[in-house]
Amino acid sequence: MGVTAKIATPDLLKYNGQDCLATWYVNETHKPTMIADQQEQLYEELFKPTVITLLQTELCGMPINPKKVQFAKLHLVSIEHTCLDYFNNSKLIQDFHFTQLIALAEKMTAKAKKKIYDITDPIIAREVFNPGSDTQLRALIFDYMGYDIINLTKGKQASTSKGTIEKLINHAKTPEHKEIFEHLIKLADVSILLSTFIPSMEKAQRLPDGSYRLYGNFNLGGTQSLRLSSSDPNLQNIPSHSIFAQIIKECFEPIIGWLFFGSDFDALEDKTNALITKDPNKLKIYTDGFCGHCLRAFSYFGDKMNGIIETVTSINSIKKLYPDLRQDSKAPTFALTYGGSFHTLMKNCGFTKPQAKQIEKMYHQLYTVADKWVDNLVEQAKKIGYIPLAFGGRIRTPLLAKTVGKVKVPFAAQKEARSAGNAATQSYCFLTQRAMNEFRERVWASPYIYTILPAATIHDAAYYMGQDNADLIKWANDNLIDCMAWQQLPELMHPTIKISSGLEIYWPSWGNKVKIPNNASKQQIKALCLKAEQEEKAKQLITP
DNA sequence: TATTTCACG
DNA sequence: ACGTACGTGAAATAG
Repeated sequence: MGVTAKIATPDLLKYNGQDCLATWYVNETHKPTMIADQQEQLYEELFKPTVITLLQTELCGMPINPKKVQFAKLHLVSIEHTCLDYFNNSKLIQDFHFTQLIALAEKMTAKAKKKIYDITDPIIAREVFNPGSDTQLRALIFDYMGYDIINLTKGKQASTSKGTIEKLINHAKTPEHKEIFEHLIKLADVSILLSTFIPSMEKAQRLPDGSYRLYGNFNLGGTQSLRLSSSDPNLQNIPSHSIFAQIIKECFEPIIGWLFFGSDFDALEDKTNALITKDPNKLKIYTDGFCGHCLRAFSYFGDKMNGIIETVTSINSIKKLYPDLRQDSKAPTFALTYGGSFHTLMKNCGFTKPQAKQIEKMYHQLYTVADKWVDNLVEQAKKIGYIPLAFGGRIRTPLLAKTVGKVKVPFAAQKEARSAGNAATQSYCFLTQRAMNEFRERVWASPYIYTILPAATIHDAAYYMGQDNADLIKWANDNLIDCMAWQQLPELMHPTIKISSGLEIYWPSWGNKVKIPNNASKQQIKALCLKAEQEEKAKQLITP
């Protein structure tokens, strides 16, 4: 058992008139390791200030309107009821359920010593069809309805995920089957919201002024990649682009007299990856103005594109001329970025073997320099036992270290290499924490010390509450964007490629963005807000 | 407790 | 011969 020791004087923070203690502890037995691993600077200069920023963020919380939460809940519950009613009234489902009951009775009879169970037995009769049970869905879809298995789970069972059912819809044998699939998908959409997000939002706390906050935790140092995580509740996986994202985001509203705003980096991981690998085909997206998706779509599917040549204008015209091919390039790019192979493209993106092989080949042909950079990283890791991350962080690679000098790299070590290679890029998310620290110091030295408060951070984004005042927003815009533009890490320096971000005011809720340009004047900001206000009024006239 | 699903980046 | 996409957290179900 290690001795837990305080290694730094706790900082006393004033928050809402209360003294709050920010402390950090390190297990004494781990301290020599930290120093030997050269993690002290990261710890002292970044982790400690981040603890303070995160404490303030956790104390601030996210502004939420409980009436909107109940509105969303009612809407989702009504959809849930529609689906459950459909299943209750579906002869096919009830016939299936009857077969399940008989099977259960037989199973229980076989297990019992003497007793013979039948479906009227209370233990069996109380069972209902549960579309939330993947076991039941598996029996329904693949055994009873007779569909072919198209996806397997990690445990090699037939997958019943939403994505799988979406694929099956296209092969529905009867209109009734199609209806069942549609209701299963709809139910899957609302079930996560009703089981996880709505209950957590209902835990928002009422403050003395009558406004509400949702308080969660931001966890530092618990990930492989220097990213933060968030828990109890997780504030980093609030629906953002999924089907009911809008109605959930509308629950997050600024309180009276305040604004809710934030800033996210422009393509942070893409850009930092281009800079650290120095791959010309990644860099030229930013130096020459190529659209990355168009460029890759041309690489993969150029033979299907008439009249496209390798100029910026021509390549970028793919977005309009071949939108489907451009869309089709996205999923395989993700898979290949994370170290997937043509097998992955066949299994997860639905390509045929020749198609998948072609895309794999063209991807690696396009990004040879980035591939070499990763290879070199892995070779180094075999010797030194770690892969370096942003800000001097490290991810250990014990399995790779064991393979030094060996010709063959075991599968588990390859997996470790993929994870570590990915962490090298993901770790630049810590630029967000660095920026929030610097911004906090500027705020605390400004007249806005009590009127600009950090509310959340989601990997490449920082969110704040600030009093509703054009001077304040102009100050926040100028300073936050400046803090987020910091690019002093040697591997990120570049004459023309600059890390950038943009301020957004979420008004009247998180469900709507009012984009504020960098360096906007007070008049510009006021005009943009007025325009948003008028658009909102017009919207309310249409849908009262 | 292990597995599956699904939300985010 | 193996097995074939990275990192997180939460809830429900099965056994």
